[in-house]
Amino acid sequence: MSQITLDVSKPEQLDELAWVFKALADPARLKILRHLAQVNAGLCCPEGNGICACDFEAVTGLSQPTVSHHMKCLISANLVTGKKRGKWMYYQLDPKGFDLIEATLKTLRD
Amino acid sequence: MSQITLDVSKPEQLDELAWVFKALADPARLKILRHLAQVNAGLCCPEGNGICACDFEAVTGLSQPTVSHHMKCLISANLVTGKKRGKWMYYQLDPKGFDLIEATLKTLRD
DNA sequence: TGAACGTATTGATATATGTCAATACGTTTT
DNA sequence: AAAACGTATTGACATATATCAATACGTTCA
Repeated sequence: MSQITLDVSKPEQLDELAWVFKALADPARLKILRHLAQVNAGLCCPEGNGICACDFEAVTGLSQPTVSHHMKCLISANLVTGKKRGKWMYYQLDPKGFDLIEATLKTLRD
Repeated sequence: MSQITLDVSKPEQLDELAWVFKALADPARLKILRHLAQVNAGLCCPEGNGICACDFEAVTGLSQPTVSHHMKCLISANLVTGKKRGKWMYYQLDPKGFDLIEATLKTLRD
C-alpha cells in the first residue's frame, strides 16, 4: 500500500521525478524543509500547533509572497502537506515525495 | 574516509546540495543517469569500454552540444565522472553526489 | 458589521536554463 | 601533414523561475 511502484523507464515518471528534484533544488526550500524536520515552531503563531507559514519568513529572510510560492512548490512535489486552521497554515513533511526519490536513488545506484 | 560530513545548517552546504538536486531536476539528465546505471553501451563506440558521450544522443534524442552540456552539469554535481580515452569520453556514476543527497534525505526525514 | 490579520494571487522584472547551429579543439588515421 | 572524427565551446533564443510590491481573499475579533 505504501509500496512505491517505480519504473524510471516510463517517461511520465521521469517528468514527475524531475519535478520533485526541482523542488529540492533551491536553497530557500531546503532551509524550509530543514526547519520542518527540526519541528521548531517560532513565536509568531500559537505554540504547539506545528509550523505556520510566517515562521518561514524569518527562517529564509524572504517576503511573504515568496514564501507562499515556495510552499506551493513543495506541496506540488509531495514533499510537504499543508492544513489550514483558522487563519494559519500549518505544514509538515510529506513522506510521499521522499519515498519516491529514495526509491529512485536506490534504482540508480543499483 | 568515505564518511559524509553533512551539516545542513551551513549555508554553503545548502548551496552545494541545491546544486546537486538541480542536476537531477531534468528528465534528460535522469535518462542519462538511468542509462549509466544500466551499463548498456551502445554500438557507436568500441565495445566493452563503458558508456561514451555519443550513446547519450540516441538515449535522449538531443543534439551533441546539448548532451555535452548535460554531462558537464552532471560532472559538476559529482554525479558522474568522465575520462577521456582516445577521442572518446567514457562516463560512469560517481558515488560522491549520491552519497551527499542520501545523507541529506536521511537528515531531513529524521 | 467592520477592522485586523495571515495567507494567496497577480503583475512585473531580472536571472537562469535548455536547446541547437556554428565553430573550435584534440586525437587518430591515412 | 592533412583529413576524419568525437567532443567541447560559443552565440543566440525561447522558456522557466525566483523575487517583491500591490492587491485580493478568508478568518477572527472587537
